Amino acid sequence: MAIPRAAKTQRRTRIQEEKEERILEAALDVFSVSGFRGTTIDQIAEAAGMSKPNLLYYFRTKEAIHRQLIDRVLDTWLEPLRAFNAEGNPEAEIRSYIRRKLEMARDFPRESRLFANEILQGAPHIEDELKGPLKDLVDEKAEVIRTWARAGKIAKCDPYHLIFSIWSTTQHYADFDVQVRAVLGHNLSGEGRFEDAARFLEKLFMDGLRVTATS
Amino acid sequence: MAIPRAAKTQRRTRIQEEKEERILEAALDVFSVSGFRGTTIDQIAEAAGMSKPNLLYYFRTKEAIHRQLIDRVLDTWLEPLRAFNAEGNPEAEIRSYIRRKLEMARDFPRESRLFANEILQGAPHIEDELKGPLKDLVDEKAEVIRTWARAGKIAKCDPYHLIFSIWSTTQHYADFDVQVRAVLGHNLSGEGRFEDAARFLEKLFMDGLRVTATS
DNA sequence: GTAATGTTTTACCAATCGGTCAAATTATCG
DNA sequence: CGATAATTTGACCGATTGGTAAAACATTAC
Repeated sequence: MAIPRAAKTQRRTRIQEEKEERILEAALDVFSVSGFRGTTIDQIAEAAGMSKPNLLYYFRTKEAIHRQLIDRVLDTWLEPLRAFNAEGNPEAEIRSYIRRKLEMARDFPRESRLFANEILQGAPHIEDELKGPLKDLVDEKAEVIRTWARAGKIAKCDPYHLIFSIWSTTQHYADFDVQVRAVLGHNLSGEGRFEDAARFLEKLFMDGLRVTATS
Repeated sequence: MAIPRAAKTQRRTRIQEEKEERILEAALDVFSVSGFRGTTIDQIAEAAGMSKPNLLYYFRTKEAIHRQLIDRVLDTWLEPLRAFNAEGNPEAEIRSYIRRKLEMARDFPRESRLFANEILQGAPHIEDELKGPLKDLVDEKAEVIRTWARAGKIAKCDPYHLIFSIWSTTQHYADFDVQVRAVLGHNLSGEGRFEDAARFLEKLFMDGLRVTATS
């Protein structure tokens, strides 16, 4: 008799690792579009090319799949902010943060939408992570920004709202992609939208942060 | 026998108007959190304080409720952009647009989230509206902004990405409210978040659009 | 080989889904 | 008042939901 669901100490089989990856990949497709409640196990199973009971052999519940996805995304999602370096050049750090966040929106739109869906629905699965690790990290980096401002290296501004506005403007190109495409149309301007966005956002934030005579 | 579902020429009864409003109100609560697929008729019915068959007496299908909500939101949502006046003072117009969008995020967060949910899911119900009326309106206002820039009244910038960034930064405070609250904590800074955001965003965009010697 | 384990399938379950129906109830109008 | 139309309810439908049981099948270890 099989000890069900990979309960053994080691994840031995190659097949197990492979199938789990395929399930997560398929689940990301579906969850990122339909949200948790709107997604069915059958949809995921079909997208992963296996039967529902077979899928449930690897993940006991829908929640289990979702949680693992969310955990992964939360981790990689904050990497750019973690890389934010207090010792570096302020303008360069912020500019590179914007660029990296925009690249993530371009390269991992499903992950961005999964996260957006979760927040939109009131973050029922990750409230603790938001109030804990996320808040702590933002608090830390906000203090860095405030220090830079006090030292006169960048203009004075609310560091929290600065971070919020970088998050929102960059993630917009992943989460609201359909709308962006619809508005830009499929003419030339739509294709290079990430390059255009990068140019625009870097200018916007750099102008806003540059120390001016009036500030 | 009743001619079902308000098929008569006139919406006569007060009770009808009243119940329909109560249903839409309840539906907005649920749809804005769970999205279309994630919402059940029973949830809406319970939130509206009536039985499911009773609710279905006023709206034949779940789609019908959703569509009416979406239509309403789409209309009111674009009002601030429509109010954008080509003859007005550029800086004042943009500043007031930001303020009004932020006020809408504060006063109508459910409407914002309903819209966000729809876009996140690929805008299956409103693709045409996005490519038609929305695109036309944005095209028109983008041209206004471009004219201002050419006349040297504001700095040169991509008007589409300017609009996107105003949309995203303001709506962020409605759509990602849970995250914003979690990060700010429930200390003083969290309560005045809309005022703080207004200050920050106005400064950000105004600095970025002011004509400088270097541009 | 064979025995033990790991994987997949078939059949199934109770609960919930969107929605219908006809009868019961209530409001409206003359 | 009575009649007619509007509203509400409870019982119900077939399809889909998340998930299970057990047996069939495949793989590995010895």
